[in-house]
Formats: sequence, C-alpha cells, structure tokens
Amino acid sequence: MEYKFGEIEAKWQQQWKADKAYKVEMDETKPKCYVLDMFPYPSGAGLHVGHPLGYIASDIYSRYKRLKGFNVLHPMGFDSFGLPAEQYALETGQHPADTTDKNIETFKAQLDKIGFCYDWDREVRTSDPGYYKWTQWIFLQLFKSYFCNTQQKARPISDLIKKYEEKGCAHFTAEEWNAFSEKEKADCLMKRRLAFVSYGEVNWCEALGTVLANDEVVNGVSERGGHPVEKKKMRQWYLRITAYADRLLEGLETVQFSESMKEMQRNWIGRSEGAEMEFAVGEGEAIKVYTTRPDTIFGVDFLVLAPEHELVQKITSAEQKQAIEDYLHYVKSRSDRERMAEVKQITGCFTGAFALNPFDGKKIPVWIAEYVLAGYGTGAIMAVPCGDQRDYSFAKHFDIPITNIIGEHYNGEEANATKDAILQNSGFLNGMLMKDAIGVAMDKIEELGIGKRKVNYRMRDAGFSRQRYWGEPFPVIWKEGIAVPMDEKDLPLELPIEKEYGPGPEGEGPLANIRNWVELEANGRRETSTMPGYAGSSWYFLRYMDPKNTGAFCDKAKSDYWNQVDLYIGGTEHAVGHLLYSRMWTKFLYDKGLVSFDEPFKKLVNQGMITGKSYFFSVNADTKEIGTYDKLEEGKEFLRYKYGHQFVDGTGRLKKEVFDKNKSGVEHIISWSKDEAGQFLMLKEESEKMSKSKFNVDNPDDIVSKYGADTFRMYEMFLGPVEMSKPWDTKGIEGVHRFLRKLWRLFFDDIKGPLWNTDKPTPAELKSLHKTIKKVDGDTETFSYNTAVSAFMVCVNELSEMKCHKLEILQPLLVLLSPYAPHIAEELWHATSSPSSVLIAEYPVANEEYLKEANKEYPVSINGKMRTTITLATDVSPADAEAAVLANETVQKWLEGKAPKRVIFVKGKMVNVVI
RNA sequence: ACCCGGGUGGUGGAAUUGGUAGACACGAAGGACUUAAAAUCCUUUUCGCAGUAAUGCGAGUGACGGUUCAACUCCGUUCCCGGGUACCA
Repeated sequence: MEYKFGEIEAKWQQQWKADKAYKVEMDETKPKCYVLDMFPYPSGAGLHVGHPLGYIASDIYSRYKRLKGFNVLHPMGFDSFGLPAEQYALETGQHPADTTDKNIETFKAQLDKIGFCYDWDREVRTSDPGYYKWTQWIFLQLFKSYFCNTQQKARPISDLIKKYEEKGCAHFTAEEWNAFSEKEKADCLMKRRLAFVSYGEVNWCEALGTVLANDEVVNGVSERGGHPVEKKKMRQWYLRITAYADRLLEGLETVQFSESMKEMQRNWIGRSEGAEMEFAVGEGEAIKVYTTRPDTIFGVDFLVLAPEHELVQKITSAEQKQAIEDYLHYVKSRSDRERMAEVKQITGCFTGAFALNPFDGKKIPVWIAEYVLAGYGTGAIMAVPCGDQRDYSFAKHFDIPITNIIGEHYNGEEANATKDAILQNSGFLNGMLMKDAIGVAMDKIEELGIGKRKVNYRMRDAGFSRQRYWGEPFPVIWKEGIAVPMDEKDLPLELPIEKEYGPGPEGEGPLANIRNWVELEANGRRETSTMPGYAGSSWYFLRYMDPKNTGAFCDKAKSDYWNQVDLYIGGTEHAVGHLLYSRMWTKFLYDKGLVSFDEPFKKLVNQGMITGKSYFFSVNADTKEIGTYDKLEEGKEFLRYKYGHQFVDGTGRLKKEVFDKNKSGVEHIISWSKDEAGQFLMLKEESEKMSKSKFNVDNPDDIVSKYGADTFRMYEMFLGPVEMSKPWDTKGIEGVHRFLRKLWRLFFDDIKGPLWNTDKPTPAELKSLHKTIKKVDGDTETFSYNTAVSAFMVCVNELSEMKCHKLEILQPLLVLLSPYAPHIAEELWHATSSPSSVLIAEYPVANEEYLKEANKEYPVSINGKMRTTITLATDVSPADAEAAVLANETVQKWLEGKAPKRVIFVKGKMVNVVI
C-alpha cells in the first residue's frame, strides 16, 4: 500500500466535517484554551502560501492543547467590511455583499483543504447584520459613556449630567447648566463622551469629489489619478482612546507580547512627563509652553510659536507685521509633502515681541517657525539652544545669542542633550545635577503658580468615521444639530442595499445619496458616514464565544469561561492599529462590567511574512547584451527588468513561458538571446511581499494537490521560526514529503501490506521514542515548530534503521505527530487501532527512565584540549557539586591516582579537567 | 537621527541559554538496485594544509578587543542588514 495523501486527506476532512469533530462547547470540567488567528480580510485574490503560516501554527497549538486535555476554542471568521470590496464593486458594478460572499466561499474552501480544526459553527463575519448589530450597540455604549478622570474608568454619561445639574463644574455652575439650551447641553456633553463628534481634517480630493483614506494618498496626490489632495475640516466621529492612554501603557506589563511590539505601542502612545508654564508677554498675555526639561529654564534664549498659534496676531509688533504676514503666507503655500521633504531647512520669523522668563525676568524674543507643531503640547516651546539640536540650529541660523548652562558639556558647535551636567548660569539651580534639577524646577514652578506638571501624549483620538459605503452605519440621528442615539431595540440599523455607492455631495459618504433612507420624518437626518474597518475587528474575539446570541454581544457566563485569548497569532502590521483599538474596547467593556478581564490577548505571537522572490536583470539597449542587474548602476543605457520567481527556473534562466505571458519587454529579449530556451542571466534576487501583480505568488492549492496538506503544513513550519520572515522557496519541500512517506513505510509495505506488530520494544527504541516525545512536547509548547519537525525526522530515521514496526513505539509517535500532520496520523491511527474512528488519545509523556540512558557517558576535556569519555557508574542527577566530586574520583582513577587540579562538571553534559 | 530585532557552511536554519559549533533539510558529488526511468538505500559535503588510507594539524559563528578552565552565547568598540518612528519640545 502506498501513501495516497490525496485520498486520505479528502476522506478525513469529510469525516471530521460529518462528525463535527471540532465542535466545541463550554465545559466547566476541563481547563479552557483560546487559540485565535487574526481573521482575514476576504480579498478577491484568495489565499497565497503566506497566509496559512500563522494559521498552521495556531492549528498545531490547538490540536496539541486538545490532546493535552484542554477544551480548545479555535474559531475562524472574516473581517468582511472594508475599502477594497467597495472599490472592486465600483469598478465591476457588483454589490460588495455579493463579491464578499463569493470571496469568503473561496477562502473557506482553501482553508478546509489544509485541514484546520476550526469550529465553523462559530464563524463570524463583520458585515453580517447579526454581527454589526452589536458593533453598533457597543458604539452606543461608548457614546453614552464618559471617562471619569478620578476613577480612571468609563462611567455612564447620566452620572455626569447629574453632577452638572447638582454641582456644575469648573467651567459653569449648576444654575448655568440648568439654564443651558438643549443644544448647549449636548455640545457640552459631546466634549466628554467616549465616542464623540468633532471637527477634524480629512483628505479631500476636489477632482474626485471624495474623501480619501490615508493610504489612498501617496505623496500628496490621490493614488488613483494623481489629483491634488488638500486638508479639509469636516465633522467627524472620534473615539476618545487618549483617555485610556495610561491604562493601555500599564496593561502592556501584564501581557506577553514581543518586546518590539510593546515598544511600538509605547512609542505610538508617546507618553512624556513635563511641565506647562507661562511666559508673560505684552500686556496681560501669556504664552504657555510645554517642556520635559524644566531644569533648562535658565538656558531659554527664545520662544517659538507654531505659525497657527492663536497669539501670533496679537503679539506681533508693528515693525514685524509685514514680515510675519509674509512668513505665514509662505507656510500656507507649503504642502505637507514639501514640509516633510525639507525637514532640514530652517525657516522662521521674529514677531517683534518679547516674553519674560518667569524666574529671572530676562527678556526673551518670541519667534514663529514651522518646526513647532500646533497639534502637540501647547503649540509653543521654550528654546534652549545649548541643549536641543533644533533650537541650536535655529539660533545659529538667525544669530540669536546662546546661553550656556552646562559648562564644558557644551562645545559651542552642537547642542548636548545630556542630563548629567552640573548646571551653571541657572539661578537657584546652580550647582545641581540636571537629572535632580528637573524635579526641583517643577516643584518651584508649581509653588510660584506659573505652571504645573503635565503629562502629554503623542497619540491622538482615533478618527471613527469614513465617508464610505461598505461599513457599519452609525445608529445616530441628527435633530437640530444634536446627535440622538437610536433606540437599542431598533438595532441593527441595516446598511441599505443600493446599486449606486459613489461619493455623496459635499464630501459626505455614499449613504447621503439614498434620500429615503437618510431623511426621516420629524426633521431627523441619519448620520451618513460609516464606521472604519477596525470597528468590527475590535471585539470579534468576544463574539466567537457566543456567536449566535441575539440578546447580547456575548453572554457574560461564556466570556467568563473562555476569558482571555491565550494565544493570538497575526502579523506585525496591526501593532498599533487593531491591537490598540481592541485593547481599548476590552478595557471599556470591562469598565462597564460586561466582561471580567481588561486585556484581550494574553500572549501574542507575530508570524513573519512569507515573501516571494523577484529577479532583476538589465539589458543594454545598444549592444543588446543581457547583463547583471548591477550594470544598471554603471551605465544608464541598461534597461531594467524584473520578474517574479514564477518566470525563472532554478538556475536563474528565464522560463520559456515568460516570453508568451509578458510580451511588452520580453519580446525583444528573446530575439537577442543566443539560446532559444532563454539566455542564461546573472540575476539579482530580492524578496518582496507577495502580490499578484509581481508574479511571485504561489497558491497553496497547487502545493496541496501535488504533495498533500500534511506535507504543506509541515513544510511551512520547517522553513524556520514562525516569527521570522522568510522567502518562499519550494526547494526543500521534497525532504518533508519524503519524511512522511518514510513514516508511512514503517506501517505499510507497498507490496506486502501491513508491517506493524505488537512485539516488545528494545531499550534503544524506547529511548528514541521518549527523546522525541520530550523534544516535540517542549518545542510545541514554545512554538519552536521547525525544530520539532526535525525531531520527528530524526526519530523516523532511527526507527527505520532499527526496522522497528512496533505499535508500542509507533502509536505514541502518531499522537505526537497528529497536530502537525493530522490526516496521515488519523489514517494510520485508524488502521492500527480499532474500533475508534477518530484519533482520541492521551498525549504521551516522556519517561525519564528511558532518557537516562543518554546521560551515562560524559565527554571529558583535559586542559581544555584532549578529549575522551568517562562513564559515571550511576544515574547522577547532576546537581553540579556532587556530580563534580563523583567525576573527580572517576577521573583520578582514570589518571591512575594523579589528582587533577580542578574538575568542572557542567550540567550533566561534560567534564573539564585541569591537570 | 532615534528605538527595537538580527549577522552562523553553497542554501533554509540548529545549538539544552556559558559546555564536543554546524542538528534537521535542501543543493552538490560519488555509489548500489534497475534494460531504463521513477522510487528507495548507502557514502562524502565548514574551510585550509598534509596523507594511498583510517586520520592528523590549523583556522572558523560580520570585525577588533575583554571576562572565563571554557564564549555563537556575557561585556566594550565598530561595521553591515531588517523592522518601527520621526521636527513630539
């Protein structure tokens, strides 16, 4: 009997489906394990070989945990709202709902062929009304909540209203509040809601008459058509994620994310501690600056305002009026693109005004410059040229005298941002170490009442509306300028199915075109924008726990049981988007008492990208010579060509089909080639992200039909650590396939049939098995799947060599293997053990007795050089000291009585003797 | 510029976290079986030198130094590659 993987895999996939073998329910008697993949966006291109990498890894872990006795939740779903579907729909005239459904079917069929153990009964789709009903519901809860700064948590907005009615607040009294109009009250509350409306800048493209997403804008022009894009203020929805900034930072300490991932999130949040303080200027005006280095206060030689700063007009002197006008005009004329490209260029303008240093009353000139951003801090800075390079360059450029407060640490040629200098020229801070002076200066500032400590964040509130069609509609109705939430009983507010979904008038979303949907009786008008892609993905991991619930987003008892995601696998590209948003939503739901954990993901593993290979070469236009890619640099007459790996064979030769497929560039190449099959080329090879347009995509279906799903799964794991990015290369796949066939031949002979027997195993065989159990068990737990695969190979090689066909050895091996190669393991298990139809077994445990065999012999090195081995009589469990004594005696005997100077016994591994 | 990763054979990658560097696989070379092919099996494969040979000697984990009986692993300096952020005060 040969290994017919095609038949075997189809058979078992069908069986699993029919048996609902991977259906999972809550079970209080078992420990739970929640293993999750970042759900895919179902694009029209289908899966490529890069996608399944993370899915295979999580599938292995799920199957492994299941065998270990855990109740494993391992679901899959689709992030099915989003821009590409809408664009595709606009192009082809199909409805996004239809194309999305079609794409999902393709995805599911492809996934099933790889043999994943998903419980498809728990599938979720973010574009399904039964799902987005709850996205809308959570949005309403956010809308109806505010962030209480004293309790550091979300509370109902009704609490805030009550407080306003009874006590008022810093800005108004209770009487004033009660006298406010409805509109005034609503505007006031809007400033505290966790989901709120504000005016924000969007990318507006006049030519296309639409608002563009950030990634649709490339270098300041629209990605399609290259039309100019400008900033336009529009009414937008936001989530007040900044309120959760500190908790998002603290939470990172409690989760197992990679250091780089945590660092990215910390940088994104960008917390900095400093002080805000005021510099008096003119009559009764004051400039408020933000600084993290109040210790340098005596080194302030000028202040700089952002050009947009509100005080600019007020404080500008008559003489400087014209210069400032000119400068403001210049700033306005500069596009974002120019500003970004010319960061190094120093520009600015003196306002003619002087501010007073609050400590020594020194007169400080006030400038404006575009290097100061209006959006961060107070939009104004105090400039300390000896300590900050940008301030230094500015001072040099405009000839502003520089005060040195750090003595020899400042060399007069560049700024020095040290905190380790002793302060000079610094009034009451003189002689103090800068590090220590920071706190002292802050205390003084607060004591004198000229400022206060302030924490700043780089992170902005998250824009939550999109002027798009294919997303969740907002359950909000506008009545006389007031946003009125819909009644929760009327959810979901379904997305109207329409044929036209071009942009609406005046930058509104496509929904604005659907008049009978938008315009309501009782002079209400629906919100016409839709929610962004991350709305649905911010909470989907909760829905899997209770996907069909129509009365709640997730039953509390269920979320209590399944709790946090134990293992979350996905790409790094979501480091600051999806992961921050879903962490915030979880914290919010936790505040509301709707879930009992406030971090969604306990452990995160980032799978690397599988890249495709592209090959570069160049052709000389004059000599028709095909040369190396590098020649491009030597002479411009070389034209550059690039092909995906599909067009290049193993030797770097262009395949014949290139000439058929890509006529444009290649037609003449073939006429220049000396060799009909394709000239031999020296190519430069490069790895790039897989994409259809680069012809470097491999489809998993092809691999599966050629080698089988088990080979595919094991091969992707064998390529290297899951976290690592690596180029896709089918070269090594034969090796893995050979391994599986070899395993098969331990059970079946092609001609003679079954080979297995029930003989008692030898110690050597047991040792081989238990060594493998130990290795594979450890590696699977720690996601070192590549070395686990190697361990399997070693074991099967050893067993083949020993001609071991004993079930007592082989069956535990099958159990061990089943997470990696479930089909073949299932088939062989079924063949050798009746009558159970599916593999249900306990995960084998390594027996240390058998493993001790391995530790009996110790290599010995003498003076770090010569080597031999000694055998320690008994099974020393090497607490190093006692083993060293034992080794010492043994070595003495072996050296015929001569005592070694020193014997070092290392972890049961090796003996090093110094004579 | 700054912050994270990472540099190991022809290639992908191992190395129990300080203990015989190069597991496992690919590729390559040679051989067995076969009319032949496929499949399978065996041998060699870090580099250099010596030898008919078994083998021996020397070098070797980007580079240079240090700690240690012992360093891919720890420390310092430096170079290169990948990722993230960027006038954030």
